[in-house]
Amino acid sequence: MALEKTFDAQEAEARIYKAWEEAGAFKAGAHKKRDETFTIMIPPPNVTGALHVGHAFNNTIQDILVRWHRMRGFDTLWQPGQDHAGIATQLMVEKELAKTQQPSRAELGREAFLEKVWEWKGKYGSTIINQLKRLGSSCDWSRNAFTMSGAPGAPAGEEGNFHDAVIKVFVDMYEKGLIYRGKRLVNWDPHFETAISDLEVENIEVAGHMWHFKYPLAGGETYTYVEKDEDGNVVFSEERDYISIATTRPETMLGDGAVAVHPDDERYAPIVGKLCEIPVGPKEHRRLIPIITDEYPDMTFGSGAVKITGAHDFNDYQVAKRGNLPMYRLMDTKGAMREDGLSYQDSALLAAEILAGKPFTETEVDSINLVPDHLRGLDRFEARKQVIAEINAEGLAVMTTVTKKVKDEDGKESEVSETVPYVEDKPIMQPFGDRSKVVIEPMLTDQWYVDAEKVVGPALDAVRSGRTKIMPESGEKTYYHWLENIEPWCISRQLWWGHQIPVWYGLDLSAPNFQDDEGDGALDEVELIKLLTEGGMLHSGTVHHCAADFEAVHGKFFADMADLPTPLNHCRVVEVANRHEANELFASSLAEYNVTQDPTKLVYPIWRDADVLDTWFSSGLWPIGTLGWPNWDESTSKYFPTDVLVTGFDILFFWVARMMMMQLAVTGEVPFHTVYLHQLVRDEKGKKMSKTTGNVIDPLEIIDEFGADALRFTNASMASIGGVLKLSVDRIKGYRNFTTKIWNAARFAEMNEVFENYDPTVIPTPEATVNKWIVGETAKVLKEVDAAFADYRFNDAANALYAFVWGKFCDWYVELSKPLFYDGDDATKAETRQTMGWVLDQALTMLHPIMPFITEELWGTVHGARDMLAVSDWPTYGDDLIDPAADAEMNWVIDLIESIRSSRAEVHVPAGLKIPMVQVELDDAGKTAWANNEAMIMKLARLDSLSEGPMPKGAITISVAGGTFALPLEGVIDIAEEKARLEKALGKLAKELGGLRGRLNNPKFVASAPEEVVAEAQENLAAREEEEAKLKAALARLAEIA
RNA sequence: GGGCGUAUAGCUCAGUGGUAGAGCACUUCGUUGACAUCGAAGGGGUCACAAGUUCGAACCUUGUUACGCCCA
Repeated sequence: MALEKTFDAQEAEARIYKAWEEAGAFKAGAHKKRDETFTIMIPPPNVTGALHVGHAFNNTIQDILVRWHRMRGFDTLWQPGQDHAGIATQLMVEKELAKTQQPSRAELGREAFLEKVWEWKGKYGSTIINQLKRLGSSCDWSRNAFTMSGAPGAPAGEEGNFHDAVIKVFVDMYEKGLIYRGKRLVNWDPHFETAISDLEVENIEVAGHMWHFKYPLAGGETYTYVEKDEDGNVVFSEERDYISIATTRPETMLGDGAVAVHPDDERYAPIVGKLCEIPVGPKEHRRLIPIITDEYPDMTFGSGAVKITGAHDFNDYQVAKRGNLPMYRLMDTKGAMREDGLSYQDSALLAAEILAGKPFTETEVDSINLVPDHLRGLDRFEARKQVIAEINAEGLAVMTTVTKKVKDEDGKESEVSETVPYVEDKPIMQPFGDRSKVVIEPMLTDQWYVDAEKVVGPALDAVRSGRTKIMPESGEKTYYHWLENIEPWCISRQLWWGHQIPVWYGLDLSAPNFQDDEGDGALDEVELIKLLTEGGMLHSGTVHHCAADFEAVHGKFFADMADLPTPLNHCRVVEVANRHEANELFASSLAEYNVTQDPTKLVYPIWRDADVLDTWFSSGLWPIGTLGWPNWDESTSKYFPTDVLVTGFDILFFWVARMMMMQLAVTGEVPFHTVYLHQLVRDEKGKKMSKTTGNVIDPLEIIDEFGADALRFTNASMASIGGVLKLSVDRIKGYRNFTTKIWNAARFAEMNEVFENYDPTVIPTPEATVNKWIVGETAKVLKEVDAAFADYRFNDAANALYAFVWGKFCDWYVELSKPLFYDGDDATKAETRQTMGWVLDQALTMLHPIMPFITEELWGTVHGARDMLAVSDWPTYGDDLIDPAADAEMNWVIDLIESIRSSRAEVHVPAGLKIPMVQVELDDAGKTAWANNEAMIMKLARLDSLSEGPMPKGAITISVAGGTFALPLEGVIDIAEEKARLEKALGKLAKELGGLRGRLNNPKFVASAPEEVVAEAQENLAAREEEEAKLKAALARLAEIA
């Protein structure tokens, strides 16, 4: 069957991919020839994801490694799967519900909503899988994993046990004391009403304002505010009864716990330790706060004094912790000003007591709501406006004088000065939720944390000791930097779609209210009633236990109750939805007991933590979770530890470091020995791709237009270690042309009957120099490609193959083979066919990891009856195939052809014109080389004859190693032009000679440089001198005639 | 402000101390029996700047400048 003129990627790719799958080519262990395993875990794309250029790059790299190892006979597994992506998926499903007029998430309730999510996943969840297939990814899809598989409510087909692994790890870590619950400042998304990770926060510079307000000193005190210049001279002095504070968020002033100044700031030294007043809120309950010192304030920024709102700012939080300042929460989960808790009056009084030194607990502080009654319930931005207006109205804004031009009735301009509140317009960095797009609020909430400091050690050691290598090396520095300064990891999320935290709460029966007054081991009626009334049980704290499920946790609560007075120690533990239900059920149970005195009716209700785990907690277990841990057997566990992780630089902390910590904590093993980090894929100018900029390249469109192979080859050629990834359509187009080039080389071979008697199992041992040479070149490129792949230098492998296939095979070998095919004897034709067939096969094989489709297609077409290329052997031959004599000879031939062509072009000999050549002098090697390759040289240099003789007058000199030729072109060429050409060549030579002589004449060079380098320079000098002599002679001859 | 990088041909980038490279773009020529998604030939660089180490520096060191990314 004759090949078409070009490769139809669109038609072929789907067909070929299907054939691979049907052949089981991607199954774990396919083409296994040895016991060593090679495993790559795909960085799980979000189940909501669609393929973008980043995925395309990332998966190309993985596929190259996987295909290369598979062909080399490793027991290879590329483990695919997806991440359940809590917030993104929940959002997607909520949108879908709204779009299709279905009940909302809140209306559906948790269980029904989760059913909808699973339904959605069933419908759309495999989008990205199909897109990865279009790229040619050779994952073992039969093992596709999902981070929510096996979760309660998972439908048929989702029975994996990832959920069990996640829960088991949580319980284990909890029991080891590595997980705890605490109240800390988190990034709070007021739209989704959940904590989110740093990764999900985008800091964007927006136009903001800085307001300057006066915080009056308590009791009308005054001080002298003095500013000095660098030399200590007073430049400004003023008596003040206030301290000036600048803020971009005036609404948070309500929750201030102090004003902080730098300990070295002399301007405020007189008032440190005194109290000042927050200039907002009802006059009669103005709150006083202390002026403290802390290293945090920047003396040169603003007034140098900073208000400290521990509950709503990350820097302030640290200051508040250091200074043991109370942190007053001002907002609710929606980002509106709080309406719950105590009245403003009670809150202000309590805050005053705390200021006076009364000890406080977290719970007490959280009940304090310092939002004035008239601001309660307002959105935070609305509240900001109000606060500003009130301060301005009271005259407590710092004022400034501005001059502006006004026009009177006649249009006459005049300048007017007025005094206005001082508000700076300035860009500020504001945190936004990457999905919700709302301003993220630092919020003080109860969350679950991994005590990262306790698990970070092994993860650091593993990289320091080299057990895991991070590439590029700068990644290791970043890794150390982050892990050495690690913060507790907040792992709870206020979402529904995710792994629900395996912790149950119960009422704290050991609290004082539950005391048995008589100490008789039984509660009497009076004591029971006390429990039921306001201030009793309803306000008690809770206790909690962690276990995999209710069955496992219920015994722990039961054990807690053993020491309680009768009848409480007889309670049956039951599960309810939340604390509210627990209160009601426990109360009614006690009331019933009071009537019946039947302790068997008593129940102790417990409720499960409603929150789910951070998606990164589950994806942190990806390497073992996908393999079925903890219930794995040898058929899967043999693939762990995995080999290489290929992922983006941006998730080094969020994912890579966490996998290191978690796998080490759980299994004691590193999850992978190599981490290959790559940059974000950008557009050709280096800009981030974004919909708003309109510079997004859709990989699927690229595949449609240019084929997956072209995109993949582009990805490989960009993949220098740590390199910037700038994707340009022009470049992709160039590599599409490369595929066409390969295709046509195969077509040429086919037309010359290369494959008719071709035996792919035989490495050719030809006679013709050109055939020997190309066999050697093939061996050289294999060596280069293997070395490049082994070092993750995918660009080097791609470039080596490109240079070999286009620059050597197509540009030279195909051309040089033509005289052999057209004019050679039968034996020559036969050996050339076998050689060309073999070299082409080698090229297809070596290109396969990068360009699987076209290579597989040609592999099957040119020689049908064999295994698919994806599961064929990677070659292993070496330098033994290189024939140095053939190498030298071909290089001489190529040099000669190039110099004839070059000379012809420079003196404008018509390209089609065949001309004679004179051999002026030639050594034996040159004579042999000529004899062996005469037909090729004549054809490619467009010569019609060669004669021996002296240098003709007015001829062009062709100088090669060991000889001189001449093109007698008197009358054809312009003597002046030829002179110019020679002068230019001499000029270039002179420069090189100068450098070489300079070095060789320097005794220190000869003394200290390595011998090879000196020898090389000497040989080089000799060759250049010979060439110079020839050129000079040629010039002299020209001078004779002109 | 802290951390990590980058600066080489018009563009995009390779280049780990020994004669500055590739692809694209550009110029000239070419319907030579695979390919115009092609072929041949060519032009184009003070390797950001400065100092140092070295027989020798694009490469190592220090500083300067500019830019990028991450974190605050």
